[in-house]
Amino acid sequence: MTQAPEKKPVTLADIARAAGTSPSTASRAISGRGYVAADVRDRLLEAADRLGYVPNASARTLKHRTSRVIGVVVSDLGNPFYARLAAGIEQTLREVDYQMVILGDNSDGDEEVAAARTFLAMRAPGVILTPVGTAATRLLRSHGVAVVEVDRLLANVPCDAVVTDNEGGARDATELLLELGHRRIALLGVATTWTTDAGRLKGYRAALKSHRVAYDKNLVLRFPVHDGNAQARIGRLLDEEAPTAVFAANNQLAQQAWFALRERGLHIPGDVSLVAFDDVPWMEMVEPGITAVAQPTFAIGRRAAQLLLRRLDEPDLEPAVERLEPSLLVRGSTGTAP
Amino acid sequence: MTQAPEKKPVTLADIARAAGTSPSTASRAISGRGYVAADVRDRLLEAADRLGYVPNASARTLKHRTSRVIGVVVSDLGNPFYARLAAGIEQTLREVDYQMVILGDNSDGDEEVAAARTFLAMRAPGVILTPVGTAATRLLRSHGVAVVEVDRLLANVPCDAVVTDNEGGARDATELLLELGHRRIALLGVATTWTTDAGRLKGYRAALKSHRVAYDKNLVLRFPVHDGNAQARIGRLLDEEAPTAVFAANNQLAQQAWFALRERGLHIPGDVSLVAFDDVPWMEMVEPGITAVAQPTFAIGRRAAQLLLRRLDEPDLEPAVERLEPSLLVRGSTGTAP
DNA sequence: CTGTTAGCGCGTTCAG
DNA sequence: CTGAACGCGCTAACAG
Repeated sequence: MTQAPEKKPVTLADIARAAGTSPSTASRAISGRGYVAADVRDRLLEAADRLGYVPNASARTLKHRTSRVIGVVVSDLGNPFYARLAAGIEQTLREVDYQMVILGDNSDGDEEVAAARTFLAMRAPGVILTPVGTAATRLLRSHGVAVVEVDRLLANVPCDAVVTDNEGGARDATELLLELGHRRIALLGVATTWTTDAGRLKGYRAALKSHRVAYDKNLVLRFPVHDGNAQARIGRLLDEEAPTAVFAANNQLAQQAWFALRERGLHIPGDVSLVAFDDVPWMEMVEPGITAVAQPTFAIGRRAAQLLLRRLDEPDLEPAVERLEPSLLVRGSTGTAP
Repeated sequence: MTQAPEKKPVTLADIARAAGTSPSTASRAISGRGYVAADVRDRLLEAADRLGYVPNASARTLKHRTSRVIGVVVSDLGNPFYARLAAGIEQTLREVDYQMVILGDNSDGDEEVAAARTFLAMRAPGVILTPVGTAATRLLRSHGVAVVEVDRLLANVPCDAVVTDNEGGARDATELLLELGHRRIALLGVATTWTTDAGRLKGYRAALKSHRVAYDKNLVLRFPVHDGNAQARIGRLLDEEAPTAVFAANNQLAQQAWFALRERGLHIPGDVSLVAFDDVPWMEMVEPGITAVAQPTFAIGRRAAQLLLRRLDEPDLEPAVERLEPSLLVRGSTGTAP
């Protein structure tokens, strides 16, 4: 590593000296706030450019007592759902020159709180998170940090949120199956009290009820969060309960259900129909395509960032909960009941 | 938003006062560096806890003249390749309490440089990037910032790098096709001078040569970076050149090739074999599965972060270029030539 | 072992 | 329109 002149970073004082002014004038010229004679400004800007001046964000943050960093905490960046969410957030923030720092929490409440502390330390004015518990949001809010909860809504303190209409989406999906004549519809869900899972279950039950189909709890399986080993249990359900349709409440469970069906040589939709909540690329590519409740993931990210930015502008607005409508993409995996 | 007591953040001075010591003693107690009597320390820690003290990262950064933020710049977080890379980096950094700030650059050199400036402003000690040009790396290095280039290696200044063995991977893939009797093998690549694309093309040509098959430039298509509209051109190639196999040099081109094949009702591998560089989930799920050169994406991210951390420890090490071996996953999409 | 002093780089008074 | 002075919160030196 021969490079690295290690020359200590140039400061406002340096460029002030180079231009023969005081540091305060240099500050005004660079930040563009406050009066400064045109010719002096030009001289200063030229000097800054020539010396390769880069403002020190920490000094600014220290002075302003707030940074331009927005914290984002998701369960798992490797999951395409969270990745697209993050992509939407990042794009929106970058347009207005905010930076996104991402922390993962593995769906663990303690790690989520640790992430919140980190963002407090960074003096982030706002945080976007897919909540795992209520502690992190409460902590952040109690320090005056704006919070937007995404995907799920758990907060017991005032904060904004952007969520999908889980109940509506699940109802539509279940009704599609009911209208195709299915009566034994398995539900694969997650065992949490999160609004996502609760909403999807609720929608499922509502659809059954409106079609006067009894709720059979043997057809409902609930897994730990992000359970990578759900396939065996799903397989057992297929063997023992012989559902004619399966509704998987997230993309991971859908994938494992799909493998379980294939493993058994069960034909989709001939033997069993399959519907997924949350559309991901492979669902369009397999044969037959998987009918899915598509969430506008990228848009959710964008919207969350917008809500946060608005909140930073006007802290006293009423908390807003935006409920985005998912759309049911009917593909080949749903057919009439055998 | 009734919450937000807006009480100004508690500082070391506050907890020092609460415990009846001086700020420096408080500092030593909290940071754990320097002598401090056990009972005094306990008193201090208790006070910090009680008052909800959160250290101010900016003040520390200002003092230390370096932060615990590592910059990461990728082309597009929405692409699963970059997302998994980021996931690997984030996980590794979090273990040692560094934060990752991600910026996207849409494969644009100017945006990449802008990202670099942002990281300079944040006094990030290191940056990991999938380089688009040489300017950003040069700028960062000239300010003494450690840089690890990932996926591609463009730097003309000393820096570490983690790349896939593109040439070897492409050679293996092409040889598989040649051994299956294919002679008209189309190559879908990207029109850059990046080592990824150059390496893959080189591997393709090397394989052809070793099998004494002439290189036919009509079979080679090169697209703009992240071209979402490649499908039509691919379709035309299929129509006009009738290749018996297609080697797509990245996951996006593979996806578009796959759709183009399906659109024409061409059977895989009966009519045309397909191989992809970069394995993504759908390739295992479609029928037949797509033979792919799998990169250890997550591991590349981890390795890049490790290399960076090592460099921060020992700045004077020789620049290291790690070349990770991809593995060829043979699935159903490759068959004997018609 | 502890307190005092000083300064990291910037922006914001407040005089001039 | 400009500069001098101060302080944001923390920590490294240096006395004590």
